[in-house]
Amino acid sequence: MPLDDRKLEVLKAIIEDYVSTHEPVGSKMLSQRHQLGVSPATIRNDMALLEDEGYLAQPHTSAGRIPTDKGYRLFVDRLSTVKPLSGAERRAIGQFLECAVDLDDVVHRTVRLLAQLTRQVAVVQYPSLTRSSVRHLELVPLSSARLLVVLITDTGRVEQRVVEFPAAVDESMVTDLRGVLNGALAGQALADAPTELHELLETAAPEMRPYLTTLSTVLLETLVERHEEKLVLAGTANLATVDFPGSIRPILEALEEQMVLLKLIGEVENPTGFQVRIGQENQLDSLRGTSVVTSSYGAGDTVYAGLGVLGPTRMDYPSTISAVRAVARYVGDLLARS
Amino acid sequence: MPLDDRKLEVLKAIIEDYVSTHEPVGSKMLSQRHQLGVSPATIRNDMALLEDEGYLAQPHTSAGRIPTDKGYRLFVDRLSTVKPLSGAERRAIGQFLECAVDLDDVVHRTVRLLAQLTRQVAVVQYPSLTRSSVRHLELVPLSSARLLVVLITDTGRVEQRVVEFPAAVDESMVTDLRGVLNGALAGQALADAPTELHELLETAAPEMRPYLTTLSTVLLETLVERHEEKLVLAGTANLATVDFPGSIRPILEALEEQMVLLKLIGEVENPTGFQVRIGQENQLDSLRGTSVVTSSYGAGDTVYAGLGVLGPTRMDYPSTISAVRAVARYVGDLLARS
DNA sequence: TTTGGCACTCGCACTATCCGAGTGCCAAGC
DNA sequence: GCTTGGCACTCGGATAGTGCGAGTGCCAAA
Repeated sequence: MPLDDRKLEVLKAIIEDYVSTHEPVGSKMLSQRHQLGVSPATIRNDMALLEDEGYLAQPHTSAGRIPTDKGYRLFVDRLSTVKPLSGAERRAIGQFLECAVDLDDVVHRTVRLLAQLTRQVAVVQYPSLTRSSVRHLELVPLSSARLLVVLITDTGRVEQRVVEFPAAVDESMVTDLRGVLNGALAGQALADAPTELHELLETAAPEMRPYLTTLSTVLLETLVERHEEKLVLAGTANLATVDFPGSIRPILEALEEQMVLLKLIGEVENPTGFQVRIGQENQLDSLRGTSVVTSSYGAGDTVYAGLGVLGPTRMDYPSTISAVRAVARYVGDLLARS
Repeated sequence: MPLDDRKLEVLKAIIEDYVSTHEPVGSKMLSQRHQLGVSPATIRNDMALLEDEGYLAQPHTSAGRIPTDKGYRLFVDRLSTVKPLSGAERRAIGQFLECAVDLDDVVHRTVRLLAQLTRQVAVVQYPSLTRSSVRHLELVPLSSARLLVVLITDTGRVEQRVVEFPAAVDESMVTDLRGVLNGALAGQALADAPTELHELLETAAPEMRPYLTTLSTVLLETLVERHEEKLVLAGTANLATVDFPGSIRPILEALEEQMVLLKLIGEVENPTGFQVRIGQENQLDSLRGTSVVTSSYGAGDTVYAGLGVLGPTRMDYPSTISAVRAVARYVGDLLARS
């Protein structure tokens, strides 16, 4: 049975009230605060029906209704209107991000900004290595048999690792290695690095082979696979707002797991570029009571990585979504320019 | 009036009981659980006196006593005996830290380890730049007028910044700049960098001057001053153990402030290398209900940086202190070897 | 100085009670 | 057939009263 317009209005009103008051909302309150044009009794009937359909729930008999995850989902998909940021907010975002001096700075500023705007926990992922390309690869001799490998990507990420060789490497060899490695990798996507390195190994001069083997192993294993993703967190204090369902411990624990966060942020396969996961929709048990709003960011068609916020299911979705999207757009543009 | 031995015993017993039960401890309980050789009545007299002296407090009449900050202070300074880690724990520390592959890894593993061992919030500071020395300075051309400056320290820290010049810089100039900069800085303490750079500026060939000026400004301002210190946090979920005094929000907020953490960790001026700050002894209001155990770490006489944990004032000081010290020693040794 | 005895205090847990917001249902009205 | 006012009912939360017991302070005797 399809819901008619008024019932949807009622659901919307209930969600808006509940989000702002954090208390179950009853029919009387509702008819007072919204111009629905019908009496409380009518609203009650609608509410009963919405409850039957699973959009609302009652904490206990004789209490008002609260939205269910399904209710929020409907709201987000069909009822909420985008709430554009105020001019002041837009300007604040711009100003705050403009003065970042390097990638670290950009990422840290972004995450703090997002936490502040949404008053929730914010996560920002560094531009993904797999989706970046190599700008330059530098070899710095640390001692006779040790090299520091520094990888610089087009998004400004700089990753480094120490490589130890069984024997000393002389200076001209280092220069040669630097040359061929950059020749093979510079400008290439990191995702193609394995193929490129493999080819390089086959075509390289024999005396370079052993070194190249070691180097490419390190490059592939550690830079690409292990350290691949990096992210930062901010606003955990916002979890401590008392009205959180249950203990915040499991949530804090989940947030300390790099992998969990990556999964959370990484799964933006939505063509619209942003995604909302509400309550039960989250895979992880400890996050079943929270909602996550994520977006990818990038320049043009290239996706650099993801960012998002996490909060109680009864968050202000319109504002949160527009904040997340606005920040994602800004930071994407910013990084594209550098 | 000096406290006699038995009164100190009583104080010690109270603290130990309170730390393990988290409940006010009364005279009867105390005489049952400890062999103090005197009756509850005697203990009561001692307790009354300890309260007069400010070492104990009563949450309310007819409740047991709990230690005050002053009581903990006395306990830490004079009553607690070092509780050495178990062999298993030592081995676990070693194994866990051994397999770190680079500085980032060491620091992250350390902070997680510390949080796990103490079940509290752990903070580890990266080896301080000001106390490190330059191993190598690399200049990587990004485009004709932009250079990436990469600074590598003896402790393995790698910091990078992009420098933009008003005009193109040709390759030989880059090589020259690299040469003179490394000549001046390599092996020098970063603390001496300002002087060295100043000298370099005066003696350098005139055509290099403008570039060197820009470069040294960037080096000094951003690498040394702004990004100077870096730290990581773990175990915030341990704050969510219900029995925390008041809300954990202000604590989480404080922990998000880089500066606060640096102050917390940086002030290890104690000759013994570790420091305990109990409750009110903390400068910051929001941390008045917590205790902080910090230690510096380093190799030999060189202090790299600090690390520590933060928890409720009623923490297990002996265990915490020995964990912090053990981890500090391990990580210092580990970094010295690399 | 220590100890047992004793009266006293007070927080906490438990129960009983009341209040009111909110519901569901029903019969009358548009 | 939907809407509405009326009405009885429900139940959680707040308030108040009560009893219990751990713990204290004081005192007089050992």
